[in-house]
Amino acid sequence: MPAPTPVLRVALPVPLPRLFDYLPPIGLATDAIAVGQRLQVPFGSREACGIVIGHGHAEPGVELRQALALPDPQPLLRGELLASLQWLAGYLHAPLGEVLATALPAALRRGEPAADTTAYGWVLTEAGHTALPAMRNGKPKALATLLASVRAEDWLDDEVPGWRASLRSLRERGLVEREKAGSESPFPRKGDSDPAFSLNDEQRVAADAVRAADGFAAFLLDGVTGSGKTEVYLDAITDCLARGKQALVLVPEIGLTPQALARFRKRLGVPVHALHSGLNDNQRARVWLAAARGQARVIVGTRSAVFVPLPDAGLIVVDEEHDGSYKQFDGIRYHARDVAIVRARALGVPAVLGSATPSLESLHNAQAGRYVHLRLRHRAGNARPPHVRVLDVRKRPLHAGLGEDALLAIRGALDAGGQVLVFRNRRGYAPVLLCHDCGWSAHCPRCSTPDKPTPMTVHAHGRRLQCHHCGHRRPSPLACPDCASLGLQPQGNGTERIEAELQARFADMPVLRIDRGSTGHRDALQQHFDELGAQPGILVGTQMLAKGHDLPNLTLVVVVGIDEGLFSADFRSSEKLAQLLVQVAGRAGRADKPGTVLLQTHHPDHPLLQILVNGGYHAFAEGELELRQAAGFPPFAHLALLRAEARHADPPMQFLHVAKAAAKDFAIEASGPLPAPMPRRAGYQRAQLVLSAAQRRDLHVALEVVMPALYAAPDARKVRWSLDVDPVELY
DNA sequence: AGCACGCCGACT
DNA sequence: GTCGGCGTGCTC
Repeated sequence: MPAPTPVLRVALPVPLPRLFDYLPPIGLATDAIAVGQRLQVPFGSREACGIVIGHGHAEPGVELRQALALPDPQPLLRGELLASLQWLAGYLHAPLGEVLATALPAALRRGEPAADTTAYGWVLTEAGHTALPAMRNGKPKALATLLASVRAEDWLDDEVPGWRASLRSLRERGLVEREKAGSESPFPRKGDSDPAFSLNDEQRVAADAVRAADGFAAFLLDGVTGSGKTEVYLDAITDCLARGKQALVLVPEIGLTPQALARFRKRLGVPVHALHSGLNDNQRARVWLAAARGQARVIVGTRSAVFVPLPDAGLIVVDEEHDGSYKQFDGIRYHARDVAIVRARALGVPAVLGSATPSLESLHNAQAGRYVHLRLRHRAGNARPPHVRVLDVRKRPLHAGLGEDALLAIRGALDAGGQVLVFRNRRGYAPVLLCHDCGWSAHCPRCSTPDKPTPMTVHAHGRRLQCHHCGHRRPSPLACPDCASLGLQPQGNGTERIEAELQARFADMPVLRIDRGSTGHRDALQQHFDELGAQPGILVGTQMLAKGHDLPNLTLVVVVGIDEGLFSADFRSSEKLAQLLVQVAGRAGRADKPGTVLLQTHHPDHPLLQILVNGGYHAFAEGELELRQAAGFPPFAHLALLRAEARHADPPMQFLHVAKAAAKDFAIEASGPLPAPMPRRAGYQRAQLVLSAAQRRDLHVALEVVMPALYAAPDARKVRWSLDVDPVELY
């Protein structure tokens, strides 16, 4: 009997639920290669970069191929992170290789070498100290003065624009030298640290609770807008750094502003590594690697930052934990807040989830005693809560969706020198283009079906039509395609039209529109705010305005067009709307100016509005949790959503019937398959099957059997399909 | 997911 | 006569 051939088990970034065995690269033994190392391998007719998951012996009957190269001397994924990712792959019922690929920064995923991340700083030499007093005033002297004590390059990048140019002359004269930071303690931001801030009583109680945590504990930091949750985070991070540990802070996509980073840097006095969509692949990889090497001590990032390695972990913070941007909607559909909790538990460190409007999941966890519930009930400083009023616009004339009362209030606020925010959750000029003579309206050719028309939104002041579901665009017709009438009228109001109306009415005031479409990205958004400054003016916009960016002079918030949100079918739509309204309202009157919030509606008696206005978010949440329990929805049930789509309607339905049949012997309920709420999108026919169980365990036991059956189903290749565990939306 | 192989329409 | 459409099959 020949000895069995030792092989490496490798996870590859392909949507296949299995590992692949390889012989080690030439000249290496399998046991010279560790679990978690990247491995370059031939795969079909191409090359791929995988992760070694284990060692084994060749299975009879499979042709083995030899791995090509081992890019790193050490494992890239190890310890807790590797274990958490393996757990996540099981939880999501997703292929391990895809989960690992999602966790790695793109450059490393592609197999590019792991770059050096040593931090360098600059400092005056002895000659520099001698020469400094005699130097001419100017940029080089200013820089030399700063370099009397060592300054990290990343600090200089942030604080001294163009420092490299000034440095050149100093360097040529031998006045400065480069210094390497020890890997254990990168340069502190000398002279920058600002620890002298004080917490109020509520903040102190919360901060002390987090400081007292020994090992894993989850905290729900439930604090009204303006109550100073960030102060509590900063206290916890400061304590974490003092213990020599790393801190990870997750923020929503929109929350990672240069201001927020500057605040963290100033207060913590150590380099803060940011991970956000504005970085290129190499920059992202460098931050990830710096974290893996223990060089990055504080990492602040958006969703995908939840996957940074934390060899010296001490704390994980999730700011605005209710925010929808933590859930990934394609590929590996993970929820960063939930992954953060899992990692904190595995790492044995505290997790702090903060929000003014906590998700019902987190409130439920707090009520069940799984999270420690920390409340901040008061706004910090003198700030008073806004005054909220419901404006009944039934039978009232509307101007681009704004009632006379709202317009009067806007005029009043502007005359008093304040700023006004008009919030409308719909961009574009108008939601629909309608023929006044025959009733024809414009629908998307790629998304609509006869029984489910999908209107195209009017943009560019009526000149263009656009589908918000698939992005399809075309010019507006000049005449009705059905009756040739010229009486085509935009119906309803989007932010564009409201902006136009306000510009016409308040011609003396700046009117700025903020939405996807007017505002390219984060920097453009900030420019808009800078442009306005503290002068009176009007901001019109969508969700993008709901958070971030202090507007201290904002005294009036007007919310229009919420009525469709009041009657949406999705089980989470009430929660989303309530959070949105409370977040938007929180923008008003932040300093010591009291703010006013006007909610304009045709349904002033709607229970959601009544309970929000009279009882606040927590009263709403309590009622909503009861409804969820009665209806058997999360957090009282556990859901998985199986979606399928194809060019024709039949294959997705057939495929989902296979799934339903495979699930029938388990303690779970399968509803559907049904055509998806948007049954045709971008030319694809879509259907879905909802799986639910009262116990999470039952759902996973079933999926353990259903998923292999689906991968094996002959129809699987005919449809594009995906499983979403803990879906955020069903419709 | 890629990528190759494999059989049917409009063009250098 | 070929370039190229996407169906289907495989990847240690």
